[in-house]
Amino acid sequence: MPELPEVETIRRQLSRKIIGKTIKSVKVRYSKVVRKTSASAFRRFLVGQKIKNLGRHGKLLFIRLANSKTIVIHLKLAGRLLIEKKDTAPRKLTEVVFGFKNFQMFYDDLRRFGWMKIISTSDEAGFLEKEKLGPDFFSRGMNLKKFKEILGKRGKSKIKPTLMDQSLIAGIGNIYAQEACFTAGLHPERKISTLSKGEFSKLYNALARVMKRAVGLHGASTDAYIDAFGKKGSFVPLLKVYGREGEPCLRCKIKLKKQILAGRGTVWCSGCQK
DNA sequence: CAATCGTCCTGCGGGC
DNA sequence: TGCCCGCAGGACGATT
Repeated sequence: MPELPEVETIRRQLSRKIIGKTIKSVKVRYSKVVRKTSASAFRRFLVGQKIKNLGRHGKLLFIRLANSKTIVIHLKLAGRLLIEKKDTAPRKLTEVVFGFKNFQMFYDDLRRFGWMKIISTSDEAGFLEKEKLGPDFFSRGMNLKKFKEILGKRGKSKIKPTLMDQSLIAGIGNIYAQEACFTAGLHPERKISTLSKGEFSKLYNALARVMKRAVGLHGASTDAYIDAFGKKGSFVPLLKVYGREGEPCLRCKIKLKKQILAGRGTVWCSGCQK
């Protein structure tokens, strides 16, 4: 599922392909994907507009247009933005087709959970506030001190579900929260208030390392995720716990356990994570 | 305040 | 072979 590294991969790939290009046509094939705005208004805002640049905040992608509007896209579990040849036919789960002069961009969504909204580019900050998103994990102001300060507000909560709380820090999802807990040697259910200074530092560094590495490898294709060119990311072989329940821990060889935490599957090593 | 549950939706895997 | 069932999963709103 697309988390910060996967969305960043798509942002970088699309940037190279669509910046400076003009949207010639827009077909909305699944009207529920466009939120707040009608499909016809959506088209009206986009057709004829040149793409200025692309941004990302947490798992949200921003496609900024010349007319001071921005398309905000959340891929949720299985959304895909794909560069396709001019003559490629839309598929069953293609929800939006953006036509450019020499190619197309499809929005496919295998779970139909994702959405798009149109906002004013000048109101991006207000939008993030309305969506209740905390700072992006890779934003400029983020550092160990800030990380500790933000998580410290949820002292009584368990670390793993709290890392996934987008209102605190945006971008961390189920895969990277589990991987970071393993790398830092922390049990996913540890209460934040019990973390020592050293443990906070290990957790912060583990998150930064694992997500940077994942961006470099174009993300982790664990479920439906593929990049903007239809290719799988290469991070899966580097996953140490996600999807490995029942298999031996790569560090201590004992069987990895799985439990549901805040409704999400969570794999951890009872030997290495305390 | 913290945690859980139902909801949205589809594909896929297990069971028979 | 094929059908039915149940589950996963990000985020939100409602409830305990």
